[in-house]
Amino acid sequence: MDSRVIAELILHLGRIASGDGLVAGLTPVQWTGLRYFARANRFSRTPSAFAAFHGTTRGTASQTVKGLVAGGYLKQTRSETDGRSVRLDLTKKARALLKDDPIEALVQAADALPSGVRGNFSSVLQRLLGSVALQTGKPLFGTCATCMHFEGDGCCREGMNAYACGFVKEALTADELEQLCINFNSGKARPPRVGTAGR
Amino acid sequence: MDSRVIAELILHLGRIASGDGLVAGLTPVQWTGLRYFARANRFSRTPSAFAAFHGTTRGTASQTVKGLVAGGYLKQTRSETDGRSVRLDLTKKARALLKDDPIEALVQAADALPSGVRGNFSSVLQRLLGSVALQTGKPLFGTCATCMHFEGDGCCREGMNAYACGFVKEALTADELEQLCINFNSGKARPPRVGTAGR
DNA sequence: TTATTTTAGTATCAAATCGAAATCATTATC
DNA sequence: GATAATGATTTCGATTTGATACTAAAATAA
Repeated sequence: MDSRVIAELILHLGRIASGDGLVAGLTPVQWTGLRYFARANRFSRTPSAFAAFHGTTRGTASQTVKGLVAGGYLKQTRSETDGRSVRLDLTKKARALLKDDPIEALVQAADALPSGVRGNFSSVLQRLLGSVALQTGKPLFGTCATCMHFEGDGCCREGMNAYACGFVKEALTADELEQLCINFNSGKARPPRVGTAGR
Repeated sequence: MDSRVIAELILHLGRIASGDGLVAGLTPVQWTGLRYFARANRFSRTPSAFAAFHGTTRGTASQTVKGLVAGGYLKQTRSETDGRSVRLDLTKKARALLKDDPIEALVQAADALPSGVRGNFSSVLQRLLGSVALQTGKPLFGTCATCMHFEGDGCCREGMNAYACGFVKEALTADELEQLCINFNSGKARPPRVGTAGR
């Protein structure tokens, strides 16, 4: 019975923290998009990947992206290897705006936690997300740290970078290890991954 | 920087777990309403209280309630002490439907946690919610357990029940101690409470 | 090769949602 | 008693959403 309270608390906290209506002229969905494109790696900054992440349709995701591009928050670049694919990058304007993110109240609340508690809490959240994604068949985004495709012992071999992804078969920079990826594989059984464009 | 990840995780988890679009014919907002009226005490089962809880306007909340009443999930009863106020109670149909709540995946994920971890996690969630509510000036709902208005030493005095609320000045049943209340007061400074109808 | 299927992205349209504002009845306050 | 505040509801317009259809490009099959 306590589990139900936890589930409702998470939903409620998310709703309260995301702020109602427009903030700085952006809707809650647009804010979610901005945060996503700020944290996603170059393989994952596409309309389709955002749709998968956000649990919506490509059509809806396309509308959200359109609004952000029109507002000058995202810049579109066509992929050179795939004529269909489009990569989206945050503009300076967007990075500046993210300083006034409406979820700042929640960020500060989390920051006020003792660091040990914070780490623990974060782990549990990740675990819950993994369980829910597995159970509902939705794609799970994650970082290299716990990904099965990650190849890197930290030492440079001849002609190779220290880190690489075995799925897209490309070298990775240190920054990218921390970014969200649509090709994330935790090793647990999941429905086959779709949407690999952009690599 | 980890705090931001936590904040985004909470939002994302809430979004993924709440299921997309209609589930059993109800929209996500209607599900939220159903859960609210299932957990709120008799002083808090009004359209206004739901609006305060959900962080929306009374007009919008009224629409949500209207839909749930039309669907046979809520029953309206006019207050006897306040001619303006309306109390809403779940029907049997609604209680049966709650068994198929779309957030069930998240509930089960939380249930799979070790009980110690679960308790800890729940406490941190409550704390975060308290911080965010305080910081954004939004009302915080809570239960008697940590409420300043709660009066009860567990032993019956003459002519009185074991438990009572010092704010609405009424006796409370054991069940009600676990229910959400709009008059909750944690003791921390907050903007003055509005909306006391229904008592 | 050619044909078929799949995928990425977008546009369109109808339904639904939401918030702002106005309205009405009831209660509280001066 | 007059005025203000509250609870609930309705209406209206702007926005969002998902379903559908469509184009173009890539992958796959024959």
